[in-house]
Amino acid sequence: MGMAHVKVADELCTVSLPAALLGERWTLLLLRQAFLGTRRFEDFQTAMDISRSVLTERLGTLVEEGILRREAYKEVRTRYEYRLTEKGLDLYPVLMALRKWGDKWMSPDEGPSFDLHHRSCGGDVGVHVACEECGAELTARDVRVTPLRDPR
Amino acid sequence: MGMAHVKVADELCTVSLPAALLGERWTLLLLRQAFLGTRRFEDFQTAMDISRSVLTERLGTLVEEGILRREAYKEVRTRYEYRLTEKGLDLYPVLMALRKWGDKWMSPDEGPSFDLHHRSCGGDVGVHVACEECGAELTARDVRVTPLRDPR
DNA sequence: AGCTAGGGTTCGGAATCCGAACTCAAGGGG
DNA sequence: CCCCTTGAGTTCGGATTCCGAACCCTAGCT
Repeated sequence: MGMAHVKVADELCTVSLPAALLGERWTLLLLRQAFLGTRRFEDFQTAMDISRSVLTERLGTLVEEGILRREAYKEVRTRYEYRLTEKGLDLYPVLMALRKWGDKWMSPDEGPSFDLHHRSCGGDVGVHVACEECGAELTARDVRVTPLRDPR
Repeated sequence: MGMAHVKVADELCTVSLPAALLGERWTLLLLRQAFLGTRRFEDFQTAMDISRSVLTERLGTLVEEGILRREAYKEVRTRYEYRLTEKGLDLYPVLMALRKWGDKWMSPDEGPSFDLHHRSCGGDVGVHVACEECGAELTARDVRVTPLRDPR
């Protein structure tokens, strides 16, 4: 149990730790599904067509990591829900960035299967990497990387 | 060969396709390494401590997917480089979003191992999900999801 | 009493992953 | 000329992980 290939990330970098977690089969899909509103074991299982044992395991690590929270609803006949915690909701930019990229580079011919719009004004949803200081949009080339420690 | 668990993604959604690709062991790590400037087989191998056979395979699918391009440099004694294509460079927001999240939620005690700054003005790098229309910063709750087709 | 629903667990076989050793081609040094 | 090293992979047997299908348990329903 626990995050599967932590070893992968023992070079303490703030990309590699999440990457070890999210770069596990099913995890990203599971999160997407959670953001779409899925909450119950059975619903995840049928929506993603994942094997039940692996689903149990993935939900488990996500709960351990504090990204999902498992809570009972319906006290009378206990049933459980897996809901995104604040930590989990904070992954929204990751999923949106992924979607933007998918729209541009891997879009099936029929186009995306969902439209996303700002609830209050109807505008498109954008994801931007920008300088907090001057506001310029940044690409990898515009960014200087300064190692702070030996990165492994 | 080919993208490993495409089956996972056959519900044509622009998150699930990239998620199937990037949610494969090592792939995110490999991309992070590529953005840090690693280009050669040996360097990836020692930097990530990945098994050579799996590295061969991952580099292969990434090339197939057009995210990396394999090209010879040094014609005299042929050696190869794997470099990010435009499609690959476009994944920058995904990695940055991941890093932001890692900084906030999984940062090791010593803090991140790199600093990133806007090359020209020194400002911090930000990642934002915002409405293209009104500019408001958006969370999952502010976004309406409209299914366009049956999503599976 | 028997049936169904929700949420898992168990299990054997299939697919992946891992580390270590091996390959092959081309310089370089002596 | 012969041996050593480098870069970039392959190959292979054993260890992990994944998968599908079947099974389990509890409560309510009829």
